[in-house]
Amino acid sequence: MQLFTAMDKIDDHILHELAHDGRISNLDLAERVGLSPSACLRRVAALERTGVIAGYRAVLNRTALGVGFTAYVTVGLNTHTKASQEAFERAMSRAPEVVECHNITGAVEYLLRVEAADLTAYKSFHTDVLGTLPQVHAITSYVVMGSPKDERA
Amino acid sequence: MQLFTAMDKIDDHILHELAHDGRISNLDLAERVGLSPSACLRRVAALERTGVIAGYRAVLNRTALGVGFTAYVTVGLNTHTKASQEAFERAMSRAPEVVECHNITGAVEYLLRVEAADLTAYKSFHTDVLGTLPQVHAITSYVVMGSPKDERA
DNA sequence: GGTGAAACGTAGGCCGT
DNA sequence: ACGGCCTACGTTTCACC
Repeated sequence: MQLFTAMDKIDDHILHELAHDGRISNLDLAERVGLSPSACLRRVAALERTGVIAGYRAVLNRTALGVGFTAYVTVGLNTHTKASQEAFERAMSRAPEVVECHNITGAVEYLLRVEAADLTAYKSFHTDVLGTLPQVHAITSYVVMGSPKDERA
Repeated sequence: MQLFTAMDKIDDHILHELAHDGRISNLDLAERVGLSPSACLRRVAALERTGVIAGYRAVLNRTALGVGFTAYVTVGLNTHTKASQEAFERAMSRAPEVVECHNITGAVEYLLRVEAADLTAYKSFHTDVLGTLPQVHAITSYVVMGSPKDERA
């Protein structure tokens, strides 16, 4: 990854279009940013090579896939050793319900985004996964009722 | 969107591959899931039409783009009227630093994900945007130090 | 950065199961 | 109703200007 990449207005435009529609054809993209297809493709290839574009993903509609329950969960550990952090993070990696795990500043160490089919499925995760980890000290759940903005969806 | 869609193993496989690489060609995808290209394309088209696949996006490397500071911010409003909620949500829609805005249960109403260039840029957002909104009552910031898991990145 | 042409992939009609 | 085959059409990709 390159921390310093010379970016101009056109690169910004390209990234904006690709972030919005990752499957736009190079022809359409070139037209939108006002470049010839080959010049546009060269820029996109450079952005991919330098890691500015990390990849492309299909955005799945979770509710259509049976995910009806989303919560943010703060987790505090009882010991702050590297070993206990690594053990906790490994457990989160393995848990399919955990979509995000962030190490944050503040009263507790971790913030999770958890997606489950419903409240019952969430309770299983809460009890059988989080509840059984010896490092876990405090758990607080914040149920998502709606997301008026979610650019990462 | 269709809440009940008959999904089999192959559809799951297709979604998994597209979630991983949204730009895989239909030819490669067909081979991976063990279908002919036309049959595969028909399934993908159906998944798009029913809304299971909501779209495609390029994943941008934020650090390469100058985003060096990420925080989760809880926001409490002083009035719980529909009008004040809508005003707040409109302000969040306009703010480019706000990447996510979730309406949550608990002591406060909103959880934001905020991405800024650095702490200075974040302070501007905190003071000039959040601080000037009349509806905002309580603000608490949790700085992200790392994300051991982030499947939505 | 633009042009052109060959290689490649897509998309849709058609048929078999 | 769903998968496979074939083909016209569009797109990508590359050497060259």
